[in-house]
Amino acid sequence: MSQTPKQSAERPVPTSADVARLAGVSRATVSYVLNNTSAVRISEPTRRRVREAAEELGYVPHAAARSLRAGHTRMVLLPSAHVPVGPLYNRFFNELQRALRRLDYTVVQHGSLGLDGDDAARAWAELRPVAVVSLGEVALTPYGVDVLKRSGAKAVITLGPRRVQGAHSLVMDQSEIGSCAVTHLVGRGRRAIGVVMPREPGLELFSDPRLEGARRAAAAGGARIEPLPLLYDEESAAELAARWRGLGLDAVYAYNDEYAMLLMRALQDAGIQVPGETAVVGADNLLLGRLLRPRLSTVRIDMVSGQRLAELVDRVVRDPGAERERHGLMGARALHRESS
Amino acid sequence: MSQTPKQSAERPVPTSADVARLAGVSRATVSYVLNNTSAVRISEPTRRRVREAAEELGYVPHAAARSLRAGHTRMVLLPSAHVPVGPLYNRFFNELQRALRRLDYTVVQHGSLGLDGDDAARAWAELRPVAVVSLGEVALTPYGVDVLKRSGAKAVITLGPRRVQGAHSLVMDQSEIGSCAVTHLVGRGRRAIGVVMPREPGLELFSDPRLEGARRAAAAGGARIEPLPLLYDEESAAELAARWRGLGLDAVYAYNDEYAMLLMRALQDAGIQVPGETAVVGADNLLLGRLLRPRLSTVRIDMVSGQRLAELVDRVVRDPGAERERHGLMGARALHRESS
DNA sequence: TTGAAAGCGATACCAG
DNA sequence: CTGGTATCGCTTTCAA
Repeated sequence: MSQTPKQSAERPVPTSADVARLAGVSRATVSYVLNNTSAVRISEPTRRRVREAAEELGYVPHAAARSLRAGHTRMVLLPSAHVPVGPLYNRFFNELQRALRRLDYTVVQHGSLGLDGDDAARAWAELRPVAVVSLGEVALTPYGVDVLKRSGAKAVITLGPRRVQGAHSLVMDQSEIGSCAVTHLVGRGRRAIGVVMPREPGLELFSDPRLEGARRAAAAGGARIEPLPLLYDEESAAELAARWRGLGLDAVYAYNDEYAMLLMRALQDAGIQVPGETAVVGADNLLLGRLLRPRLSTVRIDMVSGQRLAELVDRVVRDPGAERERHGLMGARALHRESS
Repeated sequence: MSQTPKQSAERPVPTSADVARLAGVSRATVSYVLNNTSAVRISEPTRRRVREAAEELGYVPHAAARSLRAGHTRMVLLPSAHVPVGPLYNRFFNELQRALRRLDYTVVQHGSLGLDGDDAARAWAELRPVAVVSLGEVALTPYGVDVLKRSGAKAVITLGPRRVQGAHSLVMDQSEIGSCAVTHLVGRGRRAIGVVMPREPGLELFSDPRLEGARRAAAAGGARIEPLPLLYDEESAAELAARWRGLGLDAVYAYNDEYAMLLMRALQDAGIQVPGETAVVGADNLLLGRLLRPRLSTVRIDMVSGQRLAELVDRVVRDPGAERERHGLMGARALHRESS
């Protein structure tokens, strides 16, 4: 209790000046040595002394001071409101992270949970990131994009269902997924198709366009669409299954595989034959869907690779204004198994 | 092409000096107004002019400059190597993020994929976070903790299977989970118990202690433990199922529900009765496990609440050295369903 | 009530 | 080859 109560708390953080003092050189020399500045020759003994001093003090450069001086950062900011779910997303995210790191960027996710779009944009702008890659979890407005660009962001890239004015929008057309699922069902002779809409908040950004795509495909195929709100729990699924026959549907596209598995089980428990009476299709191509009987039909989603996105970020950072937006970075293909 | 090719690129980022100039006041006044400094009275008209000027220029304060001047940040850094999976983790993460934000911290995840523990610690230290909460994805060494503390971090908190010297370690005793699962199986008369060990990299931090807990429980109950490496794919599961009878096991604890579901299906496909011939237990209490037949028995894990962890972070930041490490922030309970 | 100025830590120019 | 020194943007005394 009386040993070193504040000592460690008060111990000042070592700066390059401390390193310089300990090594008996100037701060400039410290900077040259630690940054391997090639424009300047420093004698080997001096280099060693500096490095040893830095090591001894546990010196770590101060990123804020450095970027203040440099006038820019190498930070790529990825806003994250929710932790996204799904193996697809995870793989993509990890790829992106790794690729950006290889390009010598510092990848930082900013927890923006509970911030509205413009507040969030301002919070990000304070960090002066060189690029912002928004995965569509926080709705970025044209105003928000402007704030970021004015704060020095060279690249503002959105990856989501909608274009955002001013940003490099990589439109991931979610409607393609719904369209794909329903086209598949129509092709197998179904004409009255339910579309599960998760009632959990935060998923509308994905589920709305998927529904819209389903509608489009249904219209083209002469089928009827019925939106079906559903919570991700057994009670909600059982309740829906109980009134299933009254709905007069012969198929259902269930947003994704998890909802599809939930609903399929509930339907089976209610005595409804799958796929005989009702066909079921999910999306995401989860391994677990193959474990059910019947095996779950699904829509496989091909996401843009993290590597490619990282390269785009780098290109835009180096030459903003060179590239304009792209589309169709997401593909979707129905996989027929047994449930449809 | 010839419109404004570099103009926007070169357009300088507005600073508080620009705001001051536009509003016709000094930079000090701008600072007072925008930070609502209560120690100083500024006339209402001046305040308005300053705010309008800031708005017009799209001024956003420079976090680096501010923290450089202040000598500290309000940044809580959460290292993230992999995006963690599982609803439990997600909920916890979101809770933590939200609670920290309410306490006025800036939550930042640092993508540390592919950095070794000490390099990672140095990279984090450059950002001068006031606290680091490591969820055990990156192995933090005592040296790394020291680097962080010397760089001014008031709180270094690890949440993982092991204690880390120097840090506030919240030991989440993963072994409890394995122990719980095996005790359950032993209690139901099983004596030869397989333990699935995921072969995917990065999971050893969890799977090793779980195995160790399983061993402990087995020893206490007079049972035998057999580690079973498994990849998360159908081939690997089928291969394991094919040689199942040769292993002479009457039960298996399958790391978590996903591996359990995978293996259970493979066993059933190989004609092995579950739970008759072999009992199966997972962990995580996933909803999907309840959809299988037989319903999957599991271990429910009670994680520390994000709210509580956020409060701990805040306490340690305010008074480092006041609290020492805690244990047992994770509970585990077996849930018997039908597969065991 | 407002303004001038010092200084946070690192870097890069220019002199020595 | 090495050392002063001005500078980045912001906050905060201290004076006016």
